[in-house]
Amino acid sequence: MGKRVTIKDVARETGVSRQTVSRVINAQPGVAEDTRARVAAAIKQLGYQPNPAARSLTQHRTNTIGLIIPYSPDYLFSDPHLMEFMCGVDELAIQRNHNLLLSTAQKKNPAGKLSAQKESFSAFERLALSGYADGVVVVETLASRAGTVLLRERGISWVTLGYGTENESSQVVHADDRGGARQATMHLLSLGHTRIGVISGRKQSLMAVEERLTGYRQALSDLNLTMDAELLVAGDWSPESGTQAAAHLMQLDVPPTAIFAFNDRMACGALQYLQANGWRVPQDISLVGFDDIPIAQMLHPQLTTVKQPALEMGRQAARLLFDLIENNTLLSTPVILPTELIVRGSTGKCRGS
Amino acid sequence: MGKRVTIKDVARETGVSRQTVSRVINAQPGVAEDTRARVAAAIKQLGYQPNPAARSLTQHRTNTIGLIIPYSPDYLFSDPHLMEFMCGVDELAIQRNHNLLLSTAQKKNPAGKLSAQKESFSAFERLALSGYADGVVVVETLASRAGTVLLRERGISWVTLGYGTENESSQVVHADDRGGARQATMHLLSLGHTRIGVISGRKQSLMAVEERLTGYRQALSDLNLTMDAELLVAGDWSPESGTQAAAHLMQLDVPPTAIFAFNDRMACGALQYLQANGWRVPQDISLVGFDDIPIAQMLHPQLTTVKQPALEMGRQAARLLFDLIENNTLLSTPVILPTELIVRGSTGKCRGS
DNA sequence: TACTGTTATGTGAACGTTCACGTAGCATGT
DNA sequence: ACATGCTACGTGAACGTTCACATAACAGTA
Repeated sequence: MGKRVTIKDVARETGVSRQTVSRVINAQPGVAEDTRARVAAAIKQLGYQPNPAARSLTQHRTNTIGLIIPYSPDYLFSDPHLMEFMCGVDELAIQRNHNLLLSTAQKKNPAGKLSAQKESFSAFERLALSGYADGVVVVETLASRAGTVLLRERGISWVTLGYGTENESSQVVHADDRGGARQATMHLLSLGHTRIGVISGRKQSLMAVEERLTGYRQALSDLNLTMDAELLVAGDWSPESGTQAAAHLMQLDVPPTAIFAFNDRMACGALQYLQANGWRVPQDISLVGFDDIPIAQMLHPQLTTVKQPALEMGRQAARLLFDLIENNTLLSTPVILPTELIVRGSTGKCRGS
Repeated sequence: MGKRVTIKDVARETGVSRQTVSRVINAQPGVAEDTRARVAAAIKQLGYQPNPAARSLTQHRTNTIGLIIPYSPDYLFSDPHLMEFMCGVDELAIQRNHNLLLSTAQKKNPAGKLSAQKESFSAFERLALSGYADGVVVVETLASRAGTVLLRERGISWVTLGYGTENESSQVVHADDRGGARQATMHLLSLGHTRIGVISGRKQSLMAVEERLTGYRQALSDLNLTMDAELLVAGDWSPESGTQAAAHLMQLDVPPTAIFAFNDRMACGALQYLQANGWRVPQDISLVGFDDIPIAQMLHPQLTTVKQPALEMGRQAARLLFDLIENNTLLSTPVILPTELIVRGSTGKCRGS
């Protein structure tokens, strides 16, 4: 392999100084047009490509942003939006001529003794300690708090995809979980359902759960209804937990006529239980999910659900990050993107009671 | 913000030279134990973190590997393994203390005039021209050939996740598509099916299609059967195309008693068509998919399918890449990972004819 | 004693850029 | 004539490491 082509080679070839070449590369003023053209030609001819490390060294920035996805492989499919987040963030990185550094959670070691907390944290640690990123987009998980503390210590700017912790002034982008849940509930109410079972996530897990519950309650209280505590069951986002929750709900003395699951995967599980036990959907019972993952359209019946604009969320988060890095603009209010109720075949008029 | 802590600060604090500190950082010999301890303490106390850019500059490597996923967002869900690939690659990157740089395809601009080829290519271009990666793992797509040419020009090592082009000596990792297809077909044959419809991908798209077809034919010829050309229909991997293909197959004069779709998404579409038109699965017709995406388990009946070890494929690809970068070991034979037939509820004994 | 080798440490240069200047050359205005 | 300003460059230093040496101290050997 020959030596790498440097700025000096281009300068020598063209008969100008390094600085002039540098000016051409960075499209700075103060270079005569013909000189600029000659330099550009030489760059092309020699196949010169600036060394990013050398640039970073003088400029004190790497033109790289990080994306922390603190999920381990086994948990990957729990959130079908991750790829969309990624693409949204990457799209903006492309626009701004930045690279995208990715950090996922370290896989649980076979012994299995690495806690979910530690696991998540490793994703932060690696990126923060590498010193490579000018800023970071963090996908929020149960355990991202410790991670953001580390980022603050290191003086690295970040934007959270999710709800941050309350006392973080940091910027956050999330979907309108409350509004989505409210819309879904209103849809069911308008079909005549009043006993609506809820399969939520465990409370302590994510702020989004709280928000969706609030939306649910709001819709009820609009009609002067209140929530029946026995209709609330917590799952762990997995299809299996949806199946269990549905079983529990349908075995109540007065079972619900509709079920609202807080993600599509649990809705899938619920659907399986219902169909396996002779309940017809939507004739006997209506079912609504949340997320609009691809599966939703392929179920039988197709699932009515609340869609989140994941791609756009990724874009917005990156946009905020760049504002923060480049203009030091700090936005104090969260960016909330609209959710959308997609009505499909799993919901219908209430006939019961 | 205070100045960044440099190696000089540590040296001054400890009363030794930069070089000694450097030796401690890199765990090189030739430092007295007590000195080493003192330096280590100072590093910790000052919170010193080596500047990666400066390191790269002298060492001529960045400790960063790239992952090129030349899919645009709208095509994302077509391959549910992408996240697993990512995690597998990242897992090894972590192990080897490398960063992972990600490059996805640029989104089609609204005008829509950016061809799929160009779109894919952009993912390569960005990473290759950035000069940041010591090597790259490429997820193969229709249009990755142009991309790998660019990589070669730039002298960047890469490993392909998929089948490479034939004249590439480059290293490849892929699943045993042929064996998987063969196993699936044998499974159907053993259930008594002899007219087995195939929903494949378009021929020119991926080598994997050819391989799966070969596996299918091999299984048939083991029983001295040959393939009936009218039973082969090409889809485009989408559920909709699966629906159409199933419609075509079932409207033949002698419809098949089993269908083998070359991915689960098309199998889903086929299932929808079958169920909507009164065919019972598996009583009237058996259905097999490929990939084992999460949906497969949630369908009704659950889908029999061929599973690919995506996570392991990602790991292997990264492993090969590191061998290439660090030891310059070039493996000339492809790494082929086993696929596994997962028998679920969508296949049963042939009753027909 | 002098030679040799080993261990622990230090020093200048180099990596490839950009930054902060400096310096011509020329036009303009008074 | 001179000062002033602008344009088009060039130069040394700096960024924070590591590399390739050099050096000093000390032990062992002949």
